[in-house]
Amino acid sequence: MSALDNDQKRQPDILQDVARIFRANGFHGTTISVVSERTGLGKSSIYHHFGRGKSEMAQRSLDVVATFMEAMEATAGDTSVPTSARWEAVAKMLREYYENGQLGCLLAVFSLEDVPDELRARTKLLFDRWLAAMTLLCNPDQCDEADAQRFARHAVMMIQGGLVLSRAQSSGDAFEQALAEVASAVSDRS
Amino acid sequence: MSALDNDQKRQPDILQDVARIFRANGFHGTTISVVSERTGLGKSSIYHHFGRGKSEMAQRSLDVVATFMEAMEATAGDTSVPTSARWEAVAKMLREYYENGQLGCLLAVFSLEDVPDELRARTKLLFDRWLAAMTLLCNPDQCDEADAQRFARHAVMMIQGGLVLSRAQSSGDAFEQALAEVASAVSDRS
DNA sequence: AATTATGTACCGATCGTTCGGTACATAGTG
DNA sequence: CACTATGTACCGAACGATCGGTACATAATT
Repeated sequence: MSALDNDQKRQPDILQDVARIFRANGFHGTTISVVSERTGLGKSSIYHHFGRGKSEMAQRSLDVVATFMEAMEATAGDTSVPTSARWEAVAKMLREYYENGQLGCLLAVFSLEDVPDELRARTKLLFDRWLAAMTLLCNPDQCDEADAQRFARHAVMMIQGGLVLSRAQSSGDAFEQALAEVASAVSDRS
Repeated sequence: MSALDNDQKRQPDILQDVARIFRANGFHGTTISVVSERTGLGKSSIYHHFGRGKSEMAQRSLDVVATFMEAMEATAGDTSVPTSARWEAVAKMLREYYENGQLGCLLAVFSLEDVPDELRARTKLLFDRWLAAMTLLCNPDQCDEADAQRFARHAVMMIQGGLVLSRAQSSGDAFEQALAEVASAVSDRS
């Protein structure tokens, strides 16, 4: 190990910090000076990593979400595993990503706030992707496509609602109940 | 009709405008200049109506929510009406208040953003009040208290999730599905 | 006349962003 | 080897704009 990379912060870490700030404070609540404090970087140094400023920070944070959606899609669509086990794997990912309901959802805050059009558009697409991933948890023998889409919406709404309530109450109970309700909905269709 | 109230804006109308802006843009996304534009009032006029500034605007907006919660509590607890009809009355109120899922929830945006402590505390209390109101839709013969609280959380989470998804997709479909799912949950317990 | 409502002008602080420049590591050139 | 680029990572200082908020004079209503 060289002495170099020991002290400095790596690029992915910076992005993770930024994404986390957006998730906790929203778009308008995230200021460059807060990013500067939390990352330990000077204000101007941030513009070295995110050349187009705040909008690039938001976009790259959505990239992180997109990666998570891909992983969730792969897990939900792994037909070598029974449906209920697939959901349990997805639930585990969700618990980790949302830190048991303590950490907010980037898609939710960007949806509820008034954000620039480019962000709003990508947020919508990522929600569609999430919905598509959730339909993979439906057994095609048990339910038709419309039913699968209803289930996907049910799951995403449940999780989002659980996150909102958990944040409001500073307790992960609601989030955990939401996951449990989705689990029973999964077992109803498999 | 006097010439007075024709031209100028009435106090309750101003508050309604302000609350609507908070619901659409969030706390940090709501600026005094935007409030000035949307209400048509000059800056000093705004500070005449809300002496303590932005924090008072937010608090009084929460007052509006509190009034709505009271009304919902009364409707949900009107035992002279069968349970399913009570829910339908509540659903109607919700559709109106959230404008079929197009308009966001003040409690949700205040929960997801990083707002001053006084706002966060009141937001939490109002969520508790909402939950309490929803338990009134449970028939005490059919379910015990723990079950009623689970139902209340289910309902609130469903609605909040529906609002998030509806806003993201610019379509009231998710919100409507959420209301329908709560309706069937109500009929399961009555 | 007193009270309420509004407009003009202004304030310090902070916003997102850019500027000019430093430190250092690597790559090419003589 | 010495020497000059070139690139990466960072910083403090400052920019114009906007933030939330105030002071004060004026107009309207009671």
